[in-house]
Amino acid sequence: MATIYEVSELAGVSLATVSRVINDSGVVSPKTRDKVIEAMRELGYRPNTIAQSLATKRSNSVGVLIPELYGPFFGVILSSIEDELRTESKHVIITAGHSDEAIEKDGIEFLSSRNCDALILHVYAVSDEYIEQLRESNIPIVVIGRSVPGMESNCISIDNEQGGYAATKTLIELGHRQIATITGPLWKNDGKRRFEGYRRALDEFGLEFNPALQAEGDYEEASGRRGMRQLLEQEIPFTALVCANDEMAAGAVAVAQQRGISIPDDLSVIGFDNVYFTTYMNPALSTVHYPIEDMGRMAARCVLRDVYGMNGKAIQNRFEPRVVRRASTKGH
Amino acid sequence: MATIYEVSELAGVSLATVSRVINDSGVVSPKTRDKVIEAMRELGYRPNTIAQSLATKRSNSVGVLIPELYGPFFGVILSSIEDELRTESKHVIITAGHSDEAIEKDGIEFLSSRNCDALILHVYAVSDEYIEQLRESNIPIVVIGRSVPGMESNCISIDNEQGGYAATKTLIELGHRQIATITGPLWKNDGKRRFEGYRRALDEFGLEFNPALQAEGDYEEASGRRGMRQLLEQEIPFTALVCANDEMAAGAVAVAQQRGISIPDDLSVIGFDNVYFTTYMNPALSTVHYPIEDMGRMAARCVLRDVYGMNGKAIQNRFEPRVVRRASTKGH
DNA sequence: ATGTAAAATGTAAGCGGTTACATTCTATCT
DNA sequence: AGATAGAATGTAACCGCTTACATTTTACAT
Repeated sequence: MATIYEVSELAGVSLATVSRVINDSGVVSPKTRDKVIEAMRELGYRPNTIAQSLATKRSNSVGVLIPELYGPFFGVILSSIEDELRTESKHVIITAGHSDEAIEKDGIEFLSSRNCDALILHVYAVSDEYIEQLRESNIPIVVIGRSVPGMESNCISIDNEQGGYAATKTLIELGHRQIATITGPLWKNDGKRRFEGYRRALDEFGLEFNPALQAEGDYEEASGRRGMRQLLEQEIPFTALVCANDEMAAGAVAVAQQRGISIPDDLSVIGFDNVYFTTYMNPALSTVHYPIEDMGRMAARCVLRDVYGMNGKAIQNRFEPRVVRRASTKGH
Repeated sequence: MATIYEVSELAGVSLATVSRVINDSGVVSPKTRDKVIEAMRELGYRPNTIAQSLATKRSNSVGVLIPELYGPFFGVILSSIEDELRTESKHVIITAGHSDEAIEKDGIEFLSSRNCDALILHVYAVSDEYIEQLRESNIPIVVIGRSVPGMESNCISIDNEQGGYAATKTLIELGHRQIATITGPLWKNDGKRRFEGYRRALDEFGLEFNPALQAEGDYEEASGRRGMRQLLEQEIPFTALVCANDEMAAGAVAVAQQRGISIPDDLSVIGFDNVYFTTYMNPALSTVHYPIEDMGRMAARCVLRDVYGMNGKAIQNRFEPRVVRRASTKGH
């Protein structure tokens, strides 16, 4: 690969001049500019980004840490972040945190050591304090799916409690009175908040919360199946089920149908997230829309703004979930 | 951030010595090694990977270009590649090609300019010649999901024709005689091959191919819906349907069910890929297993072997699809 | 022609590491 | 004790670029 030095030789100018035309900085006479450009073309020259980074202390890379790289949810985050960043010639380095404190920390460490200009984090296990600390230390951070006190403007989050509430309320208004739930992991903030929303809706309508009608899952489909079996074993009748995400809803629905329970005739089910496969299900799953694509985009814009000084695009930090009614819920 | 220079000062040794202990290279007496390590600890020193890259001409990053970052299929590739590479401290830079020649080329350009040590490519639009050329030019390439003549050992591929054949044969053996198909884009290699397999199976069992029972899709769910409507409009009866991927199958099934066609009683459907949501469907979708996770892993191992000289892990270049029978197919 | 300010270009010192080669210790042998 | 090989350490050039500052050109006014 040709270097800037060879270009300068061929063009008969100095290194600095070549650098100037590369970066469009400083003033270069049109004549020399042309000579340089021609020389670059002739040599097939492309700047070495590593050397540029070393000299400028800018790597133009942003690290993205998400729980998993697969799945209907995280793929979309990734996709929107990359899309937004790529148009500004920033590249994204990815790694997975697996919702485990040690792995998440390790991932952050890994990305920082890669000289990322900024980090976009979707983390569960790591504490608010740790995140706060990170920010103070050195590297710009944007947190997604969580609101860290004191750094709200660098967080892109959604009101999970409201989502859980809305889902449950929808069912209640449909006439259901025995409403079971399969929650997310209660140690995860969003799992907890969605559950709290469920509780609030029950309270508000004077329905008593029955712990036997609650099962805790882990957001994976298998735990939805387990949860459903567990609920059924209680032999306490219920006519509706709110699940803390769509995957678990899919698992629950599968078990129910297997046992001859008709959805939505015998049981109304609502999920959460509105991932794409909800419309492939039979019946199509009612759910709570989580604007994950927009949120990823906003996270990217945050770093564009804070780190690369690019403004212009609007940023929304807080989102509201909204219920999407499909065929898996009906009146009772 | 502390530099190697500060460490050398504090430890009272030369730059070279510090570098030696960082890289475990050369001989360093245990005493000095300890001094250096202590100094690094004290300063919280971490090597600057950018500077290392510049000096060694190794960025320890591998670029991954896939059609899309979202979706059930590509997430899994990404996940397995990252997983495999991360354990060796290599990081992955991602970008999407959107199955468009210009965008794919641009993505390759983008990744190379990022000084990736190697590229893992899942590309459709770009020609074999272009890929071959790339390899000759400079940067190590591993191609996934496609076999480029002359560089088979750097390709991780699967026998799509065989997959299409097996899917169709399964249906035929179940007693079906009118078998429709919704193909992938026929300009894409895998779409074409799967379709060819379908044709071969028909031939082999003496069934005539009826063009009216073929619709071309684009691998997206919506095109499965469109395809199904189109097939139904022909008013030519068919009792089975082979789809070139699971998403289109999901779309086709949804349309069928909407029109009161029972799966599998009235119509047997088989997909392709065996992505995770096939088991969420009702009925669960029969499909052809595409070992995408293994293939991603193998691609990663290829670069580990070829670029970073790490052997030891077995590599398989060619994979065989196999039919997975679930509830969406039955005898006729 | 001469002086001067502004425009254009060049010089050289970093950025933070690696590494070939040179130099200095150490230990062993005679 | 002196010679010597091998181990340990140091020196300095280099990776390819940016940029503060110095120098040279150019254009224009006098």
